[in-house]
Amino acid sequence: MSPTISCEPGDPRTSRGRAALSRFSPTARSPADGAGDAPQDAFLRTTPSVFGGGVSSAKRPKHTAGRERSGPRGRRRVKANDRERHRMHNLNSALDALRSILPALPDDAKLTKIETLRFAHNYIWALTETLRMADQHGHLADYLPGSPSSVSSAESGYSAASDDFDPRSSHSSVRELNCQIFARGESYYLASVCGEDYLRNTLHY
DNA sequence: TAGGCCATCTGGTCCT
DNA sequence: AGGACCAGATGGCCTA
Repeated sequence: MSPTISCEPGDPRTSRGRAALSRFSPTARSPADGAGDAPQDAFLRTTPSVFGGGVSSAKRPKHTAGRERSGPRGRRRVKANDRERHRMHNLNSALDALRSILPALPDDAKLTKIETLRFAHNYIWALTETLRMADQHGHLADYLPGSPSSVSSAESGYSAASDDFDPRSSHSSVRELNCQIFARGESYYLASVCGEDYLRNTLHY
């Protein structure tokens, strides 16, 4: 498993990608911070409904205006449109949920759909690599920041009292380990373990 | 103003 | 038959 998904150098959105890289500056952020910080503006702009309902005229596709909707076929189409809209809203909700747990600065612009998927892919890979490295050395504490200098405990929620936890002792499952990693501030932890260059090479999209 | 992103509609296909 | 899923088309909004 490796982060094979990334922007090509010729990606027309390179400038945006560069800007996105700044998201990984070592700044603590609670997983919940991203939730709701970027309202589904487009969703809120329009009201899901069938034609003749709440869809604003500005958003209503002109190429379908005046299409017959009264017959059985039309009613079926309207129903199918409604289901499709609902399906896409569910998909967007899932994407928002994914965005909310990815490390990013609270004031960052909302990740696009493709950015979210690419970032999530690379982020999972980075976390997996982190666990693998920790596992190789048999002690996760070796991979924790040597000193809290790079991360203040106030910022990260990093507690000196819990610094010496052993993932193999009381809570050794991968899930527990991940919880510990998240508790210590995702990007902080990864940056301190892998270095900024590592982060840039693995997490960017 | 061009290009990127997005929501929506639509018809086709597959599945239950 | 009806629902889920998909991809293409279209048009609005936003930004460089």
